[in-house]
Amino acid sequence: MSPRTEEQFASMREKSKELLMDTALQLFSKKGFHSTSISQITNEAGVAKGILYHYFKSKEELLVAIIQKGTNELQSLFLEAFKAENPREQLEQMIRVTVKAMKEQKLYWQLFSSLITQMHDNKIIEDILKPLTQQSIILMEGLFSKLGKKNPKMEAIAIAALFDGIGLHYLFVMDDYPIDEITEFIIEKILGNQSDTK
Amino acid sequence: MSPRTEEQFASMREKSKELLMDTALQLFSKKGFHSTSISQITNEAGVAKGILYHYFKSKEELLVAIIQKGTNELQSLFLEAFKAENPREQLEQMIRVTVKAMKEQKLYWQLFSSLITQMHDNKIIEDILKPLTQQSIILMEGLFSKLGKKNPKMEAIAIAALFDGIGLHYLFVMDDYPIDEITEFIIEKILGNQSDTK
Amino acid sequence: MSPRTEEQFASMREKSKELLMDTALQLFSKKGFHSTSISQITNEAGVAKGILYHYFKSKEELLVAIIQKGTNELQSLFLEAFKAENPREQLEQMIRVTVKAMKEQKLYWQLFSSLITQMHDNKIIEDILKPLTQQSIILMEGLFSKLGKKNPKMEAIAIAALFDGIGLHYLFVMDDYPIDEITEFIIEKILGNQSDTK
Amino acid sequence: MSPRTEEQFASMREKSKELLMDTALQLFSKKGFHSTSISQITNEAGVAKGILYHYFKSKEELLVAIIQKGTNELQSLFLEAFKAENPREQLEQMIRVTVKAMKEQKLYWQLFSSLITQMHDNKIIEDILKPLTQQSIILMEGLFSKLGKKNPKMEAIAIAALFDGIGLHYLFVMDDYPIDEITEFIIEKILGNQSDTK
DNA sequence: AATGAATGAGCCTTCATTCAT
DNA sequence: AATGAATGAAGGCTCATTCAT
Repeated sequence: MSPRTEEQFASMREKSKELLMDTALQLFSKKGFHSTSISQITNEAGVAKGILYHYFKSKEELLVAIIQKGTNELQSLFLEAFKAENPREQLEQMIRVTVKAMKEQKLYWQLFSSLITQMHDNKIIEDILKPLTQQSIILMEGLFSKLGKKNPKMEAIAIAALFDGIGLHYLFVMDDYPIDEITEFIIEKILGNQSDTK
Repeated sequence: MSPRTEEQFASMREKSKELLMDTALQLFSKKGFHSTSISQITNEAGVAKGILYHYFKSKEELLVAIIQKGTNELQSLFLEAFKAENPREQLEQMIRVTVKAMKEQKLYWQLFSSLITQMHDNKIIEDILKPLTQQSIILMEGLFSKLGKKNPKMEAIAIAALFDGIGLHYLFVMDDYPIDEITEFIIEKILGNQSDTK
Repeated sequence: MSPRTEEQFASMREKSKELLMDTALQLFSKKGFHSTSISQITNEAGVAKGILYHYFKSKEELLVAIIQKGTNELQSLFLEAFKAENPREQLEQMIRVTVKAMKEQKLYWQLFSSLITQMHDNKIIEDILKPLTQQSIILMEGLFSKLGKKNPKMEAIAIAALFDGIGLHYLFVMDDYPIDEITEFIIEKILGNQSDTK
Repeated sequence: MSPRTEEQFASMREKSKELLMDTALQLFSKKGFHSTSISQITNEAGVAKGILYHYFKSKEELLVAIIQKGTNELQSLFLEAFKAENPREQLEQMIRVTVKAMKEQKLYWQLFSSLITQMHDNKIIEDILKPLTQQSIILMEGLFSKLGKKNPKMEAIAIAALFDGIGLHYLFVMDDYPIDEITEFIIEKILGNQSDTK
């Protein structure tokens, strides 16, 4: 019963905050941002309603915090891709990591997809979410360029679209989406046969 | 003095209904279904709030009516694709028509995308919107099969994902998306070179 | 196709008016005044909504018209009671006619009961409906007086309450109310045995 | 500074809930359920509109809560009647308690009367309110039987009707209803003279 | 930090009434 | 007289946010 140390407080604080963010992520991605109420989040998390406002200024700031956490987690996943030794493998890794992210971070991916299609013109989406795609296109363009592709930009744009489309179908449209099969199919098609480079 | 005829009433009804559906489509696709209020729709349309409920039982039925109109319009566009003479051209037409639809029916496409990512478990989405993708995959699978592709199903699933991804990027992510360039690039890639057929 | 005569118009007019009043009576007594909408009435009657306002200034005036028609019909029923030759038979007739009215004019009786318990302080109820009870008490008091009862006023008040209570139970509370049996029981009790007069 | 205790919250809740129920009872019984709006209730109670929905899921649930409170209060009143020693006195007490209830719980009695005449087919009315009358008839039938009446069931039905009628006239029809006088008159009539027992 | 009662703006919807034809 | 589209006030209800303790 000794007074708690600063760190303990900080850790409790961090724990409640995380709990709320996790709960909100689940609800937001399952039911949508607008259809999830603060009460639902705090009920589900087992805390009082008011406490949410100790950690987040508003429902929207909670969303922003979740988005930021999500992008961080996704980006750290993507760092793995660049441990690969050559452009071909880096590209393969980017694809594999993307698919891994869809499978392991379903909730974030679902949330982000719904936000992008619903909250155009929203500053946060504009500043955080949309650049993610742009960045990966630029990265891939560089890799395709190194691989000697004729039109690396189009290659990159196409692959980006392809995997965002796969994510859409996997997460929202088809129940038994053959995500692994399609991934291998595409990797083989793009990277398996080097003969179409010039 | 004499009462209006049946047809006069019918045309008034049709006009008002269209006006409301068009206005709602714009707002739904721009701001999202949940963030659009009935008042906004009727204000924008320049009519009294109550009139909406003469034409639609509820906000959700209004949405359904819009979805149905949208799918009809899209499907009649797709019929064009099958005037083509051979599988190769049919496939090309399917792609071109898809892109044409994205460009000419932006609002419907945006709305449908946002609904799919937001309203999982909703019956209408489940019954009307999701099957659209399934159908086009089956159609394309048949065509790829006729073209002698080794794995027509994967080809179809990939193309479907690719173009839904393109739609996503074109409509929501990038402001100057090179939609025509990417379309030609892909058509050339898939159909220009027949050498990979068996 | 000769132009309709004035009378024909008047009769059509009267017919539509009656139709609306009958339909409204049914709905008001079944679902209550507040829970019945103008649309329901005109739909049920098979006429256009606007037409109701040709005949009645407002929903409330429609109600008043129905009330007046109802009280007229009930009062003409009660005139029968006074064809009886002596006070004893007149009283018996009053009771029998009351019960007959409950059975044959269920709808009016139901409507009136609900209005009395719901629209206190409403002028129409105050002026038309409440006096009905008062009048019959005065009438019965006179008859009991002629019969030589010690306290004719209390006798009258009691009988009035008794039969309004019977109406309540018959129309609203019990499904197989033994209305005829209880009526005979009471008539026998009050009038069968003259020995308790003094 | 420290958060309120469980009990403090409970007492706040109880107080607010009672306030709302009391206010609603007054308005419902004066103006009727349908003619009373939530705003009126909360205005009258001096609280914000939204708070009502912390305590009651809907306007109808508020009504149910009031009905249940009312029936409880009425039934506890009726328990008094059975402290009497013999059937004759128990009957007298039942009558006196009924009249006492009408006078002291005017609002509940008015509300119940209006609900019975207005909300046929409503489950709550059907399950809670209608049985009240049935029960008291059965009770009285037993007592009349013990008193040796020839037709105890009819006696009971008649007394039940009589006092519901008296309630109707007292509460809704006549301004200076001689409720005490009529009560004594009836008690004397039914119970004062034992000579008609067998 | 924690609680949950309280607020009030705003939502979807209904409906009596009006009106042009 | 007849039609039904249009109006707009008001109703029930939800919910992000605040606040006293």
